[in-house]
Amino acid sequence: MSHVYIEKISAHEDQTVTLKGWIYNIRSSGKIHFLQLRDGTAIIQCVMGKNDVSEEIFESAKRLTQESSVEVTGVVRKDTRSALGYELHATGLKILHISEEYPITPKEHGTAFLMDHRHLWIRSRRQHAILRIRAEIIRAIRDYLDDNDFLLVDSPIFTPAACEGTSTLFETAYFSQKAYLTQSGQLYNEANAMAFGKVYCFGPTFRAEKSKTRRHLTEFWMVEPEVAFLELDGLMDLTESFVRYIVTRVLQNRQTELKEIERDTTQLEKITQPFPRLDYGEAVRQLHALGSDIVYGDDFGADDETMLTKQYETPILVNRYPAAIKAFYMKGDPAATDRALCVDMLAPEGYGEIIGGGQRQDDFATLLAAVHAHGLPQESMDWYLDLRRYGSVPHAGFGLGVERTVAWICGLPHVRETIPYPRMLEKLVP
RNA sequence: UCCGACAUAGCUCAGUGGUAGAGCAGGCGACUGUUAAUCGCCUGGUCGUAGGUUCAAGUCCUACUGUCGGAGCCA
Repeated sequence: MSHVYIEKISAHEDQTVTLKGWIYNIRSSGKIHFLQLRDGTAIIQCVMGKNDVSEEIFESAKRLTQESSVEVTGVVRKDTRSALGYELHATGLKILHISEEYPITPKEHGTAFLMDHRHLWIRSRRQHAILRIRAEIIRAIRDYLDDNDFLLVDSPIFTPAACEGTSTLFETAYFSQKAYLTQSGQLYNEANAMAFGKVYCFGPTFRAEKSKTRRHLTEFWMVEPEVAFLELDGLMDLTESFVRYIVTRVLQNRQTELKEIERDTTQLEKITQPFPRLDYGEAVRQLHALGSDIVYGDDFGADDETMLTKQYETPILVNRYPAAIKAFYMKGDPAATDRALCVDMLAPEGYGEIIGGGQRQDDFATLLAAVHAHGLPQESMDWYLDLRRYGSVPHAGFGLGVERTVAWICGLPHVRETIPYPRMLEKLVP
């Protein structure tokens, strides 16, 4: 009897097959058992009538508990009563392990309890759907970049210094020195772009921010493309095309999962329209018209971001923020000296910033002054300054936060469900 | 770090200063089409911790711990 996966069951209609998995739920009417079997790919109902199997097997099925591991043999039948479209009419059952009392019951649970049992929670239907969508998003990210001639060049996790604010670094012992977990691959990416032209890095990044919000993790995944000879307008084109591709791929390949989590996909289908581009000054004017008390020159608060994005059905590209509130490596706007050539993509429906990026400072003297102005040690930045000594060119790049993107596409209230094992403030287990 | 709420059975929650409760899970039993199955019976408690007020505290007060939500910061 061949072992098949439930996901591929339609190819085996009317055949006898063996399924291997775990009991998701069991119901019985005395002379007929209904086993909900999950094998990691999907869930199928196995029907076991008293007359279809031996007395011994029928009796043994009564011992099954939630999450017990089994092998079920039977005939695949089409059945309209099943959500999957197929059922297995069982002819055999092999019990591998009877599960102890399983903590996650079919009824409701609180978030704290579920997070403490995250290693078991990921067996649930909803978590399956979310993590499959995450995997699709990651595949779409890689496919887009690989197919558009970006070269994957990895950046290190251990770094000697900060590239964002120094207050949010995780410090670790590194033999006789201190090392910090990377907050961004950005600085290395710029060196890689000078070497290869179009590059990206993709991996986990770490920020020791004491943030307790629905949008923050201390460990999160970020994809960061960086391109030589690219300027701000071209960068905005790139972010728009990139995000549109990701959403389209999820809509194409993960309809079942979107339905499972009850995502309203009409919102996602609107991303085919162009993304509005707002200059920072224009964004502030709009916010004032909407009743915000934001001061020109300040960064947007959470309320401002939500208020602004609710005006639009697609993500928006807010560009040219005040240079004073942006990182030291941003290039200034020649048309307005107090502004930086940067862009943030704000997702709709109040999901906030999913992309931050910009054109990098390519002038040696200006960058050196910025390093000093930010109080950064020049010796640890010397290699980065070299990029402006040896064939400096205009270049730009951005970072997209994977978990925020997953949260937006899935319509989730919190990023903690978008990653298998979220790392949050004081949260390290499991 | 700041502001707010909450902490009762394995889980989700009721509990009006006066005898500790329900649903789910678990155990036993019934049921040949169930879909978070249903029905009957049973098991299950240091009411977060430490103090205090009171004849009497799960309930009121204080501190601590933990969790959740929000702010700032950011992707």
